[in-house]
Amino acid sequence: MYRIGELAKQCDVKADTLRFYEKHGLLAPSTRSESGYRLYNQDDVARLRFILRAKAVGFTLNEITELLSIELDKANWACADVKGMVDNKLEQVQIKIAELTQFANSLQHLSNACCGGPDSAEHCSILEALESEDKQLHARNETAHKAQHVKHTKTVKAALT
Amino acid sequence: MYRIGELAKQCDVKADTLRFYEKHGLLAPSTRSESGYRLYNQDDVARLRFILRAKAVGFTLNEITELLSIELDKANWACADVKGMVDNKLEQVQIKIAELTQFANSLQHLSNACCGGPDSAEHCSILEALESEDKQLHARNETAHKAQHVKHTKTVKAALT
DNA sequence: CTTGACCTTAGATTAAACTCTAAGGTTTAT
DNA sequence: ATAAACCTTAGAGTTTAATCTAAGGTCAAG
Ligand SMILES: [Zn+2]
Ligand SMILES: [Zn+2]
Ligand SMILES: [Zn+2]
Ligand SMILES: [Zn+2]
Repeated sequence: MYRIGELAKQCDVKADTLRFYEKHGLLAPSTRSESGYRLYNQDDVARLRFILRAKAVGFTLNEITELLSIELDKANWACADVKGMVDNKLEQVQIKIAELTQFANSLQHLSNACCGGPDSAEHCSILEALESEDKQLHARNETAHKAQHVKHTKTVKAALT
Repeated sequence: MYRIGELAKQCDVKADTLRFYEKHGLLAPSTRSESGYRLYNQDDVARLRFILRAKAVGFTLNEITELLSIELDKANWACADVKGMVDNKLEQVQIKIAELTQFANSLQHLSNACCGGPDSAEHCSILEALESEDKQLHARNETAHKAQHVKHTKTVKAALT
């Protein structure tokens, strides 16, 4: 039997988190001490590890609640149900990945087009791209950008002479 | 000059969102009508489009606030500053992608190991994997899983005769 | 027998980006 | 002139997964 702090340490979670899981119906200690302390047994530990493993593969707590309800009543569920949940989640995750990959591409384009130098950002191609809709950010534009920078630098130099 | 609803429609945002952006210092209409209506001019539209484009490439509103402060004072910032922000964001996005890819892999393993059939989930390899730490979910296990299913199915059949 | 580490509860706060509500004022069209 | 559609404000609610706070009870060590 573990008290909340012991279990927390053992599973590398905060005691707060365990109380939170209890409040949200994910994990309740099987008993309480006379003084009201939560006491977790091995089954509880197993259940917590189940939760943490499910979390580690990307399920939300709500989804884990569903998984747990299947876990506790396996006989009345089919493999199809369980696999369905996993496949749904997989699809969501893949959509999110596609979205982020799109972001990464756009950012890479922006980054590539910018000289990254110490010159004034007045002609920065990143800002220009964000300012106007139809600015492309490819090799050709980078050249233009650099030319503008040269122009700009000259102006600055001229101003300094 | 556009009123809030017009601008909202034009840029496919909700009026609420524009008020929200105003409250959070991202975009304020340049003027107000006598009756207090927000009136946005072309610069405001441009600024909103800037915000939306930055959002589209994955910046958070806080980051966009930073970008805007550079935009409005370009001369005092260098390309290096702007590119730095983009590269930071890119790195964050790539980390997130790596994380999600890890999730996707784990989920794919789980999914592959499960027969997905209509049989009872009592021997479902997904649940088994979540129950115990060191269960691997590869071809070999799938075989074992299927054998168990057969056993289970037989039991069910026996029970039905 | 008191200090410090732990435990209890309910409820507030965090981050992000809106979204909605209440309660009322204005404009446009019929 | 009245209804529909729009505008105003301040502030509360949404989602996720905790984290933190206040105010107090319990226990082991010295
Ligand atoms: Zn540059
Ligand atoms: Zn630049
Ligand atoms: Zn199966
Ligand atoms: Zn299965």
